[in-house]
Amino acid sequence: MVTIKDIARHVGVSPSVVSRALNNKYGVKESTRQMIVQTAKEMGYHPNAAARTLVTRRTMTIGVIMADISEPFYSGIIKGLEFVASESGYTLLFSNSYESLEQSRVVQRMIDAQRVDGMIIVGSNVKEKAYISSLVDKGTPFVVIERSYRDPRMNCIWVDNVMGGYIATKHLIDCGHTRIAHITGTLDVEVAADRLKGYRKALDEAGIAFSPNLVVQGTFVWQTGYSAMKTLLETRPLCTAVFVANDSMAFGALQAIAEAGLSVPHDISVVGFDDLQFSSLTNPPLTTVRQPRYEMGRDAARLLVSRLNHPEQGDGTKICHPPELIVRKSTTVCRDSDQPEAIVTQQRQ
Amino acid sequence: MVTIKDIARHVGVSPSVVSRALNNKYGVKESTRQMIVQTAKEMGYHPNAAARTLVTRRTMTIGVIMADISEPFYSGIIKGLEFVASESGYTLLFSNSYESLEQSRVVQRMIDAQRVDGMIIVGSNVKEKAYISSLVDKGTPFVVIERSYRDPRMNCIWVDNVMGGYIATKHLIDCGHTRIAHITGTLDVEVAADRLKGYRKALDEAGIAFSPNLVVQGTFVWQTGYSAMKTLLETRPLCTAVFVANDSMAFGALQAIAEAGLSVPHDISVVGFDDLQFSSLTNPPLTTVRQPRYEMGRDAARLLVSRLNHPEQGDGTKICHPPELIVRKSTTVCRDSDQPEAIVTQQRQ
DNA sequence: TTGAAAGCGCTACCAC
DNA sequence: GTGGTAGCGCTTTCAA
Repeated sequence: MVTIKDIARHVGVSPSVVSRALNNKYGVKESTRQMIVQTAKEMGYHPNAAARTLVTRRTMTIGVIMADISEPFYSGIIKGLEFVASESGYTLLFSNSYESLEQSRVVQRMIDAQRVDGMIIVGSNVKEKAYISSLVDKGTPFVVIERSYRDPRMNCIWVDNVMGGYIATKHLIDCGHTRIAHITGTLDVEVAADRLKGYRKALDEAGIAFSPNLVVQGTFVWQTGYSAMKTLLETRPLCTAVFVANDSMAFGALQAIAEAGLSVPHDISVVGFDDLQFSSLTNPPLTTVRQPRYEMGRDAARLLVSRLNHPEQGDGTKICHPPELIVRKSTTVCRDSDQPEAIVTQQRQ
Repeated sequence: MVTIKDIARHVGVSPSVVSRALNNKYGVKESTRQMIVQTAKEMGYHPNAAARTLVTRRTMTIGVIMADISEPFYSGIIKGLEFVASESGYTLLFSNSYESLEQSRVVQRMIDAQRVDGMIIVGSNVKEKAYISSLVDKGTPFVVIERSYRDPRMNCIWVDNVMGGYIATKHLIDCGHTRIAHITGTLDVEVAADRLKGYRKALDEAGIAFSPNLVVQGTFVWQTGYSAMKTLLETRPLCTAVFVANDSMAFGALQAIAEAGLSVPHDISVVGFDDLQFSSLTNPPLTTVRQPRYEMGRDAARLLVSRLNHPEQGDGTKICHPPELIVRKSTTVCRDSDQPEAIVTQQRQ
């Protein structure tokens, strides 16, 4: 292994000069710098990360925790994070949290062992709020994506979920629907609660009465979307449209509707939330609310990097991104919003 | 930050004793060990990873490169890797390769800077074979998943793709199909070539003539499955079944068939390959060939860890896993394998 | 069983 | 501009 000493000896200078030359610091004659850089290259020198970290106290690594890195939902966020990381010389250290317990263990180790300079936390559970608070207390620099904590010491980046729920529902209302159901996510998660709020807001504005039996709770996973839709299909009067709190559940809803022999969008319109890669491939392609995930990832990384490079700037940055409605083929105008008998017609087969 | 020295001072021993005590090495009186462990805990001591790495020359980190970590295909592999890593005290450092160029840069940095003890490479492109060879030359311990290199210095774990292609095709033949098309992957990738081999082998065995116009090349992505299927739908005589080299393309094929007004499986049976999470959710649920991905990830990590802990055991381990046919609803018996006129009927609408 | 000291590779300080 | 040197926190001889 080639070290800084080897180069120093080879060039005939001291190790300190080599260090400065290689790190582009002031105080090295241009000619010697070139000599050193050249020799380093020839000898195949590569700085040892551990040694450097030990003295600089910086790892140039950012820890990233999310529930499950292979969730397609995170794909865009990851790409945004990577873009900034590679741009600014940071390495990303990913860690799945799955259940909060695991999360604390793995992440804690990274922080405690000083393997990361800061953290990016994506969509934590409510339960982990205490954990996040402990990060604040320790002084670990971090950014939370998908949560909007009021705490002025936390940096948060999220999408306006109330607005998202609102535009999804508004779209259905604009299509003439009035019996609009909603399959929610886990309601003790802020995201789900906010989307429900948006749903209600749109209903209120349109003067449509909120009916509790048109709202069924799911847990953000396919299976619950499927079963929630089954429940809704048994509810009378039958809804003509449904806003589902995320695309995974919407896929399940689509399946349930198909199995009931009904057609989307003609019998029931469906709007999802997230715009997963697969959402344009369903049958029919899903109308949904897109979150600017790439941008969120990118901003989160930028915010953290900037915070890392300028600790004096402090924390408390809050960035709220607007969601965007993506209209595809799973929604259409309500054929018969005011003709009760039509409901019977819908149950063909 | 609490260091080993702080503990030493606190307990009244030397740093070396503390180190040995904390690392469970011989030569420390049990009572002092307990004292030390206890104090370390109380003081909130956590070993500094960089310092330790600097002297031990081990990072306890495994680098993992794959084309795109957010590809659902890798999900199972990642979980297998994680299981073993957490079991054996290793941290996983993920890195997307996307295009081979990026791969070399990021990974190279990890190795050069000695940030990882070894590497796990998932499904590299053919182009990167030279790169992998360079790893061998450098003496970097590594395991390749999804490739079966003959090189006796390489550890490889893969699934028997020839068999996979074979059982997929055989299943269709057993259903009575004889006009079986095949949408391939990128053919200069071993995986794709092998699946094609398996397809031909099954055909040969059944005495079905291979017809080149029933084979269309794709590149493993949705879009190419869609367009390849479009091509096949224009081919006469029309196929009654198609084996698609991976599920993503199969999703595209399903879409193309639906758009043509044909039904799966009644008009055309479809078999995929991979068994993605979404494959059971398509309409109809996709019959496919499953790879034991969790097991492959698990074995890869075990192999590498064992190699890291026992360098003397050497390299060259080859593990080939068998694939498994998962029969769902996208395949069925061929209604009319020998009635040409049926083909016309199929083109309703 | 314990302690002193060297040293991993690097940066940073201070003197020249 | 350059070099000597201390030291980051830890493990690991080697001697006591």
